[in-house]
Amino acid sequence: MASSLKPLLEDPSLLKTGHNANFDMTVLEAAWGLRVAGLQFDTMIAAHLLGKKAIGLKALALDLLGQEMTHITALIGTGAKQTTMDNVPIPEASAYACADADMTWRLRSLLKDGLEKDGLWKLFAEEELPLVPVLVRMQLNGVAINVPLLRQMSQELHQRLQPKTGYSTDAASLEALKGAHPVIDLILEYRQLSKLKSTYVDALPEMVNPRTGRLHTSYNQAGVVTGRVSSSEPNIQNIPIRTELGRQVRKAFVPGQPGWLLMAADYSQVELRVLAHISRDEGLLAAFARDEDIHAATASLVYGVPLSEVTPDMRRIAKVLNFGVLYGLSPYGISQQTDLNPEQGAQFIETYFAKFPGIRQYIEGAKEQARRLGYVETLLRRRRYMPEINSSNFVARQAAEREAINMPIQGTAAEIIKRAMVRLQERMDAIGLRSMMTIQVHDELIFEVPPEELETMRSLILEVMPGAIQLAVPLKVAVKVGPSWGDLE
DNA sequence: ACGGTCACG
DNA sequence: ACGTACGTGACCGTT
Repeated sequence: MASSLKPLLEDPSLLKTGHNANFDMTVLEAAWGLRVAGLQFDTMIAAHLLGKKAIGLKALALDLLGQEMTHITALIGTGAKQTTMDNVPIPEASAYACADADMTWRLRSLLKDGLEKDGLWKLFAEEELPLVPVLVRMQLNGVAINVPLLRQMSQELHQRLQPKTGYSTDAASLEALKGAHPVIDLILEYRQLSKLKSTYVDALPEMVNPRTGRLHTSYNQAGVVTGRVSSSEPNIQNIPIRTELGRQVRKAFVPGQPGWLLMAADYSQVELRVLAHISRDEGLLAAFARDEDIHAATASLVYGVPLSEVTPDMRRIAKVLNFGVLYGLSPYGISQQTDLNPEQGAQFIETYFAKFPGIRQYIEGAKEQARRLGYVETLLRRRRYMPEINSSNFVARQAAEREAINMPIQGTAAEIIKRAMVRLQERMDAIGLRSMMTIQVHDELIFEVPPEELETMRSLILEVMPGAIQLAVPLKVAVKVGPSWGDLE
């Protein structure tokens, strides 16, 4: 069967339509070495771009075609006695599979019209679809981990986690121990250690594929409302880094072959640069044009002191304000992140807006657009619908306002790295490099690189990533190299 | 199945 | 007076 399908599926002139083609392409290549070419439409990605909430095939068929489809559980059962598709009699399996193909094809024309009507066709065809085979390739590449190192860490953590306090950490225990000040830190430490142990140190080695000896994540291109890609099983985008123990976990992510190295490329302050572009705020534009430390530059303006006189405390507050802006800042939010009270937070916000008037205008504009059109959009016109923006419930309304402020920024940053990924993989293929793109973490890409390709990859990255999308400020990219993800310079 | 918690950008 | 920063996914204990 595979051999008769192979020439058809691998022929790029025979155009393919799929529903979550990423999954089928990944399975076909992993199981049969079959590399699907000519992907022309994906109904799951299309439905997601159109803002559909339920984007499964069955849900879409019902929603858009009024067709009730047989659910897979009708064939394979549920719970403990669930079986697998290969045990289903051919006539049943055949009818089920044909229904999937039929509905996908019927949805295609409907969704295509929808994309064209909303001005999303270009984004779909030129940005999202070309990313599919890139993500498939990254999933198949996988990442190598140092299993013995994680096993050793697990044993050490097991020792450290032996009940040194003698108390459990559930809510009742905390209540009973309230006031016993010194124990609080121990509880927090316990929680941190057990979190890292269960979620990473113990879980990751269990997920290594025995056939490849590597860890294969899944990237979801149709899950995040802002347009980001997410990662699951394992989530490769939340590997620890912020504590020393976290960095230890990162050191277990290594190249898969002796002599190879990991190369990491990250966009520096990409969301604030996007904000500078969208808002055209003069202060922000100028700071990035001069390539200044953006938080220090912000502190200098907000506190009215020269850059040279900005103290670490001033910079820390400015950093909170800058991040706050990206999230739709509130006096309470500022107070939670600093030792300021909400009144002082409000004062700082006022000063901030006075110094960055373009940012206030952007925020007001985003809320206004959401109210007027019912959606906001990114640079490449991806939409997020905001039904709650006119809610009479002000908590819901304010939440929608913060989402309206954040989405164009986060979403545009996602578009930048997605385009960079497609162009990088194209160039790597054209040159015939052995280097592999393996991990994406929102503003960062990780590559596995043989020593003789280090300089080629470095220049390729520094050419493609900063030039992915032209903004009113430069895009800055930092490249690091090292023997593990936790040990890069 | 769900909320609390906590890991990341 | 309300309940509060944006976007995710995994684990755990409780239901």
